[in-house]
Amino acid sequence: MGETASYRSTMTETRRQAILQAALKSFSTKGFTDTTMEDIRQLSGASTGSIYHHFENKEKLAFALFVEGSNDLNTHLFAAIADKQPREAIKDMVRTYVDWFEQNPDLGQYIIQASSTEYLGPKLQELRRTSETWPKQLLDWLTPFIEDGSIARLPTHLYISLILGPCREFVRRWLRERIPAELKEAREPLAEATWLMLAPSSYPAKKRSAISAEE
Amino acid sequence: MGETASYRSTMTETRRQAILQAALKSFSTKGFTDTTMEDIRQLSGASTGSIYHHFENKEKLAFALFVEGSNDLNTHLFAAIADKQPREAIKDMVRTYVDWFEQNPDLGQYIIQASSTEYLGPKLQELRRTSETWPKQLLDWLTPFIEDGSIARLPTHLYISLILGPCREFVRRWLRERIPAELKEAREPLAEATWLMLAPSSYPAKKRSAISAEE
Amino acid sequence: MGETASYRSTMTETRRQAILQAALKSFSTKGFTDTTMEDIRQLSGASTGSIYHHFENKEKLAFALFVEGSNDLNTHLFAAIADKQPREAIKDMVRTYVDWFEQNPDLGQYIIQASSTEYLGPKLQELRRTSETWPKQLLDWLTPFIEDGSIARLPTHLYISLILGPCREFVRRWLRERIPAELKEAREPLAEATWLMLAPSSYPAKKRSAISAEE
Amino acid sequence: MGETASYRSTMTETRRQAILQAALKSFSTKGFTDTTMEDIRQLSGASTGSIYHHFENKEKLAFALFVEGSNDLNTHLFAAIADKQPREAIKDMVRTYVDWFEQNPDLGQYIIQASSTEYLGPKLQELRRTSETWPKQLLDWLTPFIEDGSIARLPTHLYISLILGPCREFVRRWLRERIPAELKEAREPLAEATWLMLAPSSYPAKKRSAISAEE
DNA sequence: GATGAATGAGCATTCATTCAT
DNA sequence: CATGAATGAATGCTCATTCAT
Repeated sequence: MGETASYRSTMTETRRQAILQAALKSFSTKGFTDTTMEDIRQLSGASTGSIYHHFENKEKLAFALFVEGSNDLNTHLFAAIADKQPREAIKDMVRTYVDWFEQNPDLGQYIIQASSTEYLGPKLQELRRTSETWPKQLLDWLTPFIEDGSIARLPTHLYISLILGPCREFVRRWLRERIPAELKEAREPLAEATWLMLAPSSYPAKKRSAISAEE
Repeated sequence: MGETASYRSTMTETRRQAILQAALKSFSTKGFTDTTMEDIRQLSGASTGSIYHHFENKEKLAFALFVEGSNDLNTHLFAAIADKQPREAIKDMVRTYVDWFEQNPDLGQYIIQASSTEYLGPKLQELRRTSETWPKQLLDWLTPFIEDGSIARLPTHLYISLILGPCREFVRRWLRERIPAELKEAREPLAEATWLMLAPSSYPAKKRSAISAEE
Repeated sequence: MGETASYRSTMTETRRQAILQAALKSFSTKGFTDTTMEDIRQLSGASTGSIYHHFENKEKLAFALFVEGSNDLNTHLFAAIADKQPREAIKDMVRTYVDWFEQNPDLGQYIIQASSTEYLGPKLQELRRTSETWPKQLLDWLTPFIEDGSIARLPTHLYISLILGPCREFVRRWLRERIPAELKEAREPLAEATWLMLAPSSYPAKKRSAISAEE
Repeated sequence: MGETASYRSTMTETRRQAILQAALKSFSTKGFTDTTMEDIRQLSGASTGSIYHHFENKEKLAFALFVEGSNDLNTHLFAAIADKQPREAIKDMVRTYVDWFEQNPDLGQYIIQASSTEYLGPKLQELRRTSETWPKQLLDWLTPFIEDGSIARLPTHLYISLILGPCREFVRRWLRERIPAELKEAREPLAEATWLMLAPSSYPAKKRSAISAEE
């Protein structure tokens, strides 16, 4: 029980990482509520006391993971659109989204789950809201392009659903089996298809600003 | 045990329904694990024993709700595409999806949550798999149209993500605030946008290989 | 659920018997505390209400069985010693004991269990005490023979243990497997051996009245 | 988990012992099923969690007691017959049996109860079977003496009932009141009487077939 | 920093019993 | 007499968290 205590200095950071890894593994599989500190204790090899030494409580631990994860994802996504024209920006965002989940499947699964779950405990809830400033940031990025007609004009609250809906859904399904080939195969078509929904050229240019189509 | 469900006294059926309603309310809000039988007891007005008289255990109760919900949704979705040409079929499916959630917000929220959660307990997990024969059914419906070129040819496992991704994402977000106007406003553009991803005309007509193009 | 209601008059008695049988089966197998009214309901085919119509409560039901059983056994045992000389009386008592359990294995198992268990609930406890007037009766029967020297003089509270100990122990073990042959084979030697402990001739006749043997 | 049972802090061992003592007290009085963890909690002064920290569950706790108890008893009994001639061996076994119960009345009562109860839960049941290798060991000890005629030849499955039946029955009764004097008084006569059933001299010397005689 | 014993509120579930129909 | 829905106290057990060593 416990390591053989030699490489001290790194030890601490090691422990902390081991705990985070263990927590992530379990959270992504069983979800926050169904993960017990005992699960984490066993997976990490740390003692109960040690876990609480590094993290105030279970929620803070989940919090740390969520912050780390969504910040990293968001950073990647924004980097993908920076200084690009809409078409390539959107397509790169989708590609990046998919790639990020391919490289961080556990963290990704955890984040997706955490953001789907309605009840996260006050702290996490608040954080989700925080981390969702990014929808706003995305809209800010979109606006000029909508104005100048290089992105179709649609109901405001629809953009995020259109941009992220397909890849979120795809990734969610992919995470179940995690077969690399399926992801490679889908990446480009997914980027292409997503852009189609935003491309102004997809919509008849006339008066009908795409809002209330015939029907 | 002999639930021929016809000569069941009204009181009984009433109780049972009250319990189901209460469970739904709580499950959709707090999720399965964080809902206690005590929550359900108080919301339903039934006694502990009565709940267990009607439902073997908490999981079976959740199960019953999930079955009822997803079957109903699936039925509606398939009715929406029956005997229609692709364009209207897909658009109607999206409209129906949105409408169903508008009319069944709690049930909808519960179902979305339940199908996102990786850990559902063996029973629910199995059911989710069962209820997901419907992806296959949807593919069966799509196939002839893909063959005759009236729906774009894309990687197989992408269709569901494209068709359901945007509306799922939209609905998930909508359920947070449930502002009717936002839903009305988004319904048509959403249907239209979704179709764009599947319409053959969206893709360069060339060798009909919009699949793995550098575009 | 339930019978087809035709042969009414007997019906009632039938039900009652079915309940008793079911209770016996379960009590003898799982013991009083671990038998639930639900067990009895299922084994008997009666409804909950019906069981309570016939028996005030679980304890009364167990009570009824215990009374019936131990009275019957005691009656047989006393009939076996009536008007006989000690040697044949004791041996016949042992034979009768064994025979009775052969013919009433479930009831026998239940009684043995009930009388071994320290905690029976106040009612049953009291009953056990009642039914144990019979040790006293047995002693009354023994006394004259001890006086006239046809049964060895031993500490009073030892007689019952000597007479019933071997056959009780044997029967207890036999009930586990219930192999008829083993019982047939053991019957006579058991009777014989038991008598040896009581026969005055077994003990050196002198002053040492067997009470404090050398040692 | 790693119970090397040597470098265990005294406090801990104290707690553990307190729990075992409390459990024993209650099990021997009310039986396994009717003892609640709350009973044990109050008697031991431990918290709920502490009990479960030391014992996986109620059954394991009962198990631990049963193992400890029957092993100790068996050890004493075998020590009593080692290297002795039949007559003194058997008599010493009986004396030891009685003595052990005098010194361990609670543990003894619990063991007697546990081994009489037909339903013990799978684990205990299995253990009872294990701990009953000892009947076999006893028979192994007996065999040579039966062969050389220093113990009477009787049906095999009868020996244990004859040797243990009287003292078991006596002890069972004695445990109800626990009056020391009665035990002292009975000890020797009991040992003597038991030997009578096994002594070859008790049986007509004829063809050495005391087995199925009309006597 | 690490360990693991201890805590106790909280939870799902059981079960004898009641009672309206 | 029979039925089975309803009741609610009781119970075994879980689990996040604390704290002495």
